[in-house]
Amino acid sequence: MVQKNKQPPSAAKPQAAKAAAPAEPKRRGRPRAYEPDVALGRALELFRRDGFAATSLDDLSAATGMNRPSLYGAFGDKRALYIKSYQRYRDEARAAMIEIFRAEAPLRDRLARIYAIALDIYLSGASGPRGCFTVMTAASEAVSDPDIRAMVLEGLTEMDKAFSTCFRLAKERGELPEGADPIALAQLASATIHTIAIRARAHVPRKELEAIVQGAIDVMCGPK
Amino acid sequence: MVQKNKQPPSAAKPQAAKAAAPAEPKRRGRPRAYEPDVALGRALELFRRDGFAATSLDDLSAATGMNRPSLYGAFGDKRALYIKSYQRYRDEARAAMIEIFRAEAPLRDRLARIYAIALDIYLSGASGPRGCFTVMTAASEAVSDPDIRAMVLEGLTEMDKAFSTCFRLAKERGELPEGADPIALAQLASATIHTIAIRARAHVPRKELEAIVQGAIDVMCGPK
DNA sequence: ATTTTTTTGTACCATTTCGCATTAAATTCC
DNA sequence: GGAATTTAATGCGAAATGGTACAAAAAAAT
Repeated sequence: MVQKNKQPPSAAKPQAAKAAAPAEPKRRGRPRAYEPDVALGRALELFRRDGFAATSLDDLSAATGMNRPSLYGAFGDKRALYIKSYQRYRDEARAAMIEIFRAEAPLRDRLARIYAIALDIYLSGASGPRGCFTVMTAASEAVSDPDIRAMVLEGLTEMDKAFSTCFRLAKERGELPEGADPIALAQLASATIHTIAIRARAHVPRKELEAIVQGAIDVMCGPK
Repeated sequence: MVQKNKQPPSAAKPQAAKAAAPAEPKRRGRPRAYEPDVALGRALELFRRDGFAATSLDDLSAATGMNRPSLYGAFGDKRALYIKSYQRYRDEARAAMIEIFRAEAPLRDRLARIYAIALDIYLSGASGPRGCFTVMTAASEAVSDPDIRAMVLEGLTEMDKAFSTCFRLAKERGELPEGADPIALAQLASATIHTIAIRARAHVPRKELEAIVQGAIDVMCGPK
């Protein structure tokens, strides 16, 4: 029961922790046989593919290389692990997009790049396209679980807001006509994200998804 | 173990069957204690709320008033029942919308009515909003189950097509500018359906969803 | 070397889950 | 009324599931 494929020791230090936690402060007992961050990544993969209910602790145990008690000790029960996975997913997604949202570039370019990244996220995955965690599994749990619901809502409005400032800026720069409504446009932009997430899950090929994105951009930005 | 709340005998004859199956042809053995159609409706409700994996046969048995062997005999195993439920959902959704898609009315009106119905479908439900079966649970199963995937794909393209002819007609009638692309617009219209399905599931109140719909209509149809 | 501390790994428990075998009931046909 | 037929109801059983107790293991501290 050991974590296979542990990352090469030098690479990808999970720069999450408190910035300056230099080396290990010499922990006391038996050393961990797993890297919490890679384990969480594996759990995320599973939850994302199969959803909460269809992912068993045995599956998680096998995927993370941790046995159940360790899993439990490190992350809490199944629901806690699910929530942590979702948090991780959102952090990663945000990290992948935030720079482009901030970048100084023409509206069309920025949108195109955002959607390209979204497609990368949704379509990759060893066992078929993975879709979007928020759309595919979290939204399902959201009906009955208030905590997850809050996270989903937060994620949705975060995306709306990012798009909204994007359009507002473009309008100020004269890239959009006077009558354009940044908020309505932002919600359409989010809707486009959602629709490609769903379609990706149904194995719609990337080419078609790109066509949808292009069409949406054209409508939102007006004629070239 | 009897089906409670059986529909009032006169009402709601499930006009599904082969058109002219008049009265019962006097079946031979012990009569059924359940109405297959209402049972399927109950199963649909459950699957829709909890998804495939989180819905147990015991839940289904309790909700339908059929015990497990009867359930099994009538619909086959859990997966078969799920698929039949999904089929039923799509039939109902199609039935609710098809007339409006066909109706002769200004584009804006037709869109508004379509979305109003969609909101009704997504927001109703005793235990919270129910969302869309396709988006919330079928799309999840679609990754790994080819049959369900085929149904999801069919549902998606069906909706795209309906919207597409809608926009094409409107364009021919001069309700849309020359440059309008009916297909791109249709995909945005579908995307709007998808986004409200997701947001409904996260308990976004109807007012907000209506605002999103209105904004989308305005962008798609151009300035009034 | 011994103790202390932390983690691992095995094994277990109670519950749930799916599916089916079997018996009892209700109805039609003869 | 009795045979045949169809369904209901009970309940079994094997497997899976979420969670945990407990002893062995591996490291630092003394």
